[in-house]
Amino acid sequence: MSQSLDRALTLLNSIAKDARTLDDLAEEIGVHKSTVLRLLRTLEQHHFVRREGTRYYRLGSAMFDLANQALDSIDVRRSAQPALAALNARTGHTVHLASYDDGEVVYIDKYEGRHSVRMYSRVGKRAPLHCTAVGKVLVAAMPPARREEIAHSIEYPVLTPNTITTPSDYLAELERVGRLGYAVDNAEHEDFIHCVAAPVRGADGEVLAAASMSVPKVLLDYEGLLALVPDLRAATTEASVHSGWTENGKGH
Amino acid sequence: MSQSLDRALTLLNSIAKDARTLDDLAEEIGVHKSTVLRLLRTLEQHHFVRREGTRYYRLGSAMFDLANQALDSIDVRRSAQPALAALNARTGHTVHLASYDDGEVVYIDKYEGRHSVRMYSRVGKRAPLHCTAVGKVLVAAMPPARREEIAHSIEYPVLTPNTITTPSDYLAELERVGRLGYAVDNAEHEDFIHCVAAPVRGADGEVLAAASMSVPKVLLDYEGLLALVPDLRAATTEASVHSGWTENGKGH
DNA sequence: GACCTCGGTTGCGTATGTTGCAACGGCTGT
DNA sequence: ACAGCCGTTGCAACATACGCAACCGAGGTC
Repeated sequence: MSQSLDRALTLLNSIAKDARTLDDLAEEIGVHKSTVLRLLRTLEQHHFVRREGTRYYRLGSAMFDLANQALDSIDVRRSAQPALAALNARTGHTVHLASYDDGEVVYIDKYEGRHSVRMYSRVGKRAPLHCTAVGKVLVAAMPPARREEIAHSIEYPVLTPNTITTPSDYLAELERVGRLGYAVDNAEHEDFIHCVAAPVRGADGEVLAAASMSVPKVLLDYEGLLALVPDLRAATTEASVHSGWTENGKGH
Repeated sequence: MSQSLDRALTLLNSIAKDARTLDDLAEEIGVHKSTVLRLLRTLEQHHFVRREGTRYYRLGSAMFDLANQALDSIDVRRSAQPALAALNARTGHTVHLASYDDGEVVYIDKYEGRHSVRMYSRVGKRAPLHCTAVGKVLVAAMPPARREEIAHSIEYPVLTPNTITTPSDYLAELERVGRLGYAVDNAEHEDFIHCVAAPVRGADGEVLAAASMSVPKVLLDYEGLLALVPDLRAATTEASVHSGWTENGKGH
C-alpha cells in the first residue's frame, strides 16, 4: 500500500538475517542503491538501523526497545510467567507460550530446556498451525465455523512423515484436542521432537494463549511425553488463574 | 529523509507506548487519518502492528522476531551473559550491560535485582552519557580527541543534585575513570540509586560494552557500593575473556 | 426503533515526495 | 599510481502517497 514503507520493512528483514552492505541490499530488493540509502538513513535516525563502520548495516536499538515495550503489554505473558518458569525449572524441558495471529502461531515467550538440543524457535517467530501442539490448541478453542474456515484456508506443507496433510484430518484432530483439553505434536513439525500443549484461559474462559513443552524423542518416548500432561495442565491452570480465570467459568 | 517512512516509524513509537485508535494516532502525528490507515495497513502486512478488535492497534510480532535476531547478533551480549548472570545471582543487585550509540548509552541486557525497587530501564532503552556509570566507562575508553568532541557536543540536563553539568567536569571525571578502570554514578541519574560500572573488552583490548551494578542507596551506602567494585571487575574480566580478550593486550 | 456520534474505510485528483540516473569522492588493496 | 568498490549527492521526471470529503457500520442514547 505504501511503497517506500513496504520497501523499508523488507529491508529490515534482510538486515535482520545478517549485516548487509548497501549494494547487496539494493540488489536484493531490486531498487536503486540511492533509494536504499535514503530509506536506511531514515531508519537510522529512528535507531531502527545502525551502521557498523561505514559499510555494514545492522538492526538498531529501537527494535529492542519497542519489542520490550510490546512484550510488556502482553498481559498473558506476564501473568503466565511464574507458572511456566516453575514448570520449566521442575521438568527441565523447553516451554513455549504462543498465541494465534493471522493464520499462524506466534511464540510470545520461551523458557529454554536444560538439554542443549537446539530448537529452531525464538520469541516472535511464527510457526504453522497444522503441525504444532500449540497451533492445535489455539484453533481447537475457536468456534466451529471459524475452525472450518481456518482448516480450509491454511496450507499443509509436509514437514515430517507424521505431518497432518488434509483439512478433514486436521478437523478430526481438533475435535479430539477440544475434547481432551490438550494437544500433542507427535514429531509432526520437526523429526526428532514431540510436544504437548494446553490452553491458558482468561477471565471469561476464553483461550488467551497456549503453553507447550517440547521434548527430544531420544530423551522421552511417546508414553513418557503423555505422562507430562498432568504437570503441564497444572501449570496452565495456575497460569489461567493468574490471568483471571476461575473454575466455574466466569471471572471477577 | 523519507516522509512516509518517517511517519510510519513515529507511529510505531506511539503505538508502543499504548494501544491506540486511528484518530488518536492521526492527531498525534498531525496527518490525515486516511494516511495513517494506509501506513498501518502496510505495517500490518509485515506484522509490525496487529489489530486488536477493529479499533485498537498494537505492536506486532515482527518486532519481537527482529529484535531477538538483533540481540542474538550482538556478540558481547552472549559472551558476557554467564559472567553477568553469575554476578547478579551472587550479589542480588541489578546488572546492566550497555554500549555506546549515537551520543547516548543503550542498554543491551539487564538482569533484574532481587529487591523489587523498580528502575526505569529496559533492554533497548537509551540513557545519557554524562550521568551514568556505563556512559562514563564507554566514553572514557575513547581516544582523547573523540572524548573532547563528545564532552562538548552532548547536553548536560540536571537530573539530580549530583549530576555533572559541564564539559570540563565531565572530562576530569573521564580521566579519573580511565585511570581507575571503573566508574561511579553517585546518584547523578536517579536520586535514590547509585551505580558502579566497568568495561568489557574484546580481542584487541577495545571496549565492547560496559557492565554496571545498580543499588538503592537505602540498601548500601557509598562505601558499600565501592566495596562491590572487586566483584564487578571479576565479572567484567571473565566476560572479557569470553569475548576474546587476553591479559597481555593482544588476543588470539 | 430512529437518531446521532464516533471510528474506520474508500475513490479521486493533485502536488509532493520519492525515485532512478549519472557523476563524484573516499577508501582499499594491488 | 591506479583500479575497483561503495557510499554519497543534485537533479529532473514521474509515480506515489497525500488530503479531502463522502460513505459505512457499530454502539450508545433518547
